[in-house]
Amino acid sequence: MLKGAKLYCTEPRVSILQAMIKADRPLARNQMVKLLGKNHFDKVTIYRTLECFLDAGLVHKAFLQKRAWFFELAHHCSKIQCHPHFTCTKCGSTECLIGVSVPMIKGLKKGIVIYRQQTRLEGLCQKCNSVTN
Amino acid sequence: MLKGAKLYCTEPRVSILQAMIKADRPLARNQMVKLLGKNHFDKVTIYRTLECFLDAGLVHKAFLQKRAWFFELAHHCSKIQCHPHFTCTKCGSTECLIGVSVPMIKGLKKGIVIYRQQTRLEGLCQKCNSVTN
DNA sequence: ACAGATTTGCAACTAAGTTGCAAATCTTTT
DNA sequence: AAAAGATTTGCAACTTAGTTGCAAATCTGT
Repeated sequence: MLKGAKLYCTEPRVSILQAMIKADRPLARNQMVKLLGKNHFDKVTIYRTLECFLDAGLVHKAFLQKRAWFFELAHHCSKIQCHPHFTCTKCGSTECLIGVSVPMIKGLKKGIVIYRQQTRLEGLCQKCNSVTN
Repeated sequence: MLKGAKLYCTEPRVSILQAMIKADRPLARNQMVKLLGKNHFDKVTIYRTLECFLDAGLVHKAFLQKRAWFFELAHHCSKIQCHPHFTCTKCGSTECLIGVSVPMIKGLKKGIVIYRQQTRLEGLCQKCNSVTN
């Protein structure tokens, strides 16, 4: 993958990419650090790695939560629309809603060009909802 | 308005509310500071004021941009869905798309309860698009 | 105008992310 | 396999949004 994107194939990049593939959900830097365990890289390295993945199109910025960006592999995303993301307001977990279709918005003023549409949902996840009380 | 929400009616609160009414678009703290001009309040005061407006339902957190929250009056929002917001990637301006309907997402797994749906658009605004080159 | 409740502003702090730069690591070439 | 040149890493220091504790100031109802 790294070679395909013409990127230097270094230890941090390999490990970070593996972690993201394994997790298969949006991750913020501090979550990656946890997943990487003893493979400890400087935060600057992680940010720069993610940025070069971004430039290479391997990765997307999925959303911002508590002022931290969550990154995810770009493989489920079209150019104009990523899948929607659902966050549970109780437990804080976030799910990717893959396979749920979201119609593009229509009826905008003329002259505007849309590059990207993004949908976010908030509510209670299955788990938290069943424990509701 | 403040009295209606049973809030202490203080100078910062009145000024901030006025600024938001006048602007009638989502504002981040530093934009409010500009609008307030010589009416200078501590940033802590502004954040706390906005939070109490939030609790009172006068205001919404519209979106996060460059890691700063933008707040707007809640009067155009329904409980479950705020109007969509459009941000121009060139000039950075953001518009509220009021009157554009966004269907609620369907086809979710059972057991999930949705509290809120949010749509964000990115692209070129009328101005920037016509100058495109 | 007073007493009690609430809010304000300051200082100090947290956390995410960025920048500059020398040292370390990769890749390509020999 | 080793050297040369290009790229990446890690450290220290910084920026920015937002938060916390607390004493002083401001509001409200009486």
